[in-house]
Amino acid sequence: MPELPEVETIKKSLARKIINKKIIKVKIFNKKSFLGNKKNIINEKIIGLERKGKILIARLANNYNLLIHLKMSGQILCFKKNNLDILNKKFIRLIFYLSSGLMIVFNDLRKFGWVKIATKNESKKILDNLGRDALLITYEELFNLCRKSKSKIKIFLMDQKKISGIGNIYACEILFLAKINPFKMVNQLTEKEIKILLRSIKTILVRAIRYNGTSMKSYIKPDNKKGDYQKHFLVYQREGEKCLRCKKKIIRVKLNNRSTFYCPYCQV
DNA sequence: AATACTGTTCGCGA
DNA sequence: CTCGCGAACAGTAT
Repeated sequence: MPELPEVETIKKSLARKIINKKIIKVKIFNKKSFLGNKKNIINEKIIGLERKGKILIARLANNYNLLIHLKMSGQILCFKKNNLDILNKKFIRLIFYLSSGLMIVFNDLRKFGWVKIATKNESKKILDNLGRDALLITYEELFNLCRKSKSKIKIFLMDQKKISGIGNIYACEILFLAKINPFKMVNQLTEKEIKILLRSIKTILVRAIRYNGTSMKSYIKPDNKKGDYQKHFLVYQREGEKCLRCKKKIIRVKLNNRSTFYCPYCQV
């Protein structure tokens, strides 16, 4: 599931393979997956790979960047040339061919994801529109955001304009660890709760990165292997099971139409 | 067979 | 500005 830990895992895996390589060819199988003019990236060298929130950013030697958003079902896979056999070819939307012979495949069942060719200026605009990356946010920043917001804490955590990188799974996990009810209004959090919330954000995300992210349906690493965080869920998808702290039942409810798992006894 | 559900976010109307 | 909802799409589970 491409939330921050999955995108971070992909970034780490890709970096050593694509940095200092040139893009020599791009094949587009689904037009809507590729935004921009491919002429602007052909024969350009990739000089850096970064991430903000859930967006992956490949910096090129010229005035362009490649921005990638995997949305629900996007995958990035690496293959040595002509070694595509193990892949279900049905959902390939784009293929990038690198000077090393490596093929970078953009796979996306639901077609929500995209790769965007953006000038440095356009990239900056897009990235500035996102809130501070969840791994980098400070206590002061979080405190100020909390005092300004009138929404429920889970919606707040998933609002990419406020903090970037947290999606449905990790919002549930973070709030369980912080013992905060997902429906609690953000402006009612005490300073102590905000401190615990911050610590929980970092703990959960770091732990998920350590397990290479969560593989439920479609997320997979560029080497075609799965992440393992789903084996360590604290609360997500544990409806009806015992709370790891108080042994009462975990429940599932809808919050803005998203499944929300929590313990109604110890998350107050 | 029909319906609910899925990791995301954008645009719309209130 | 914020909030909730439907849409973008395609599959699996019930």
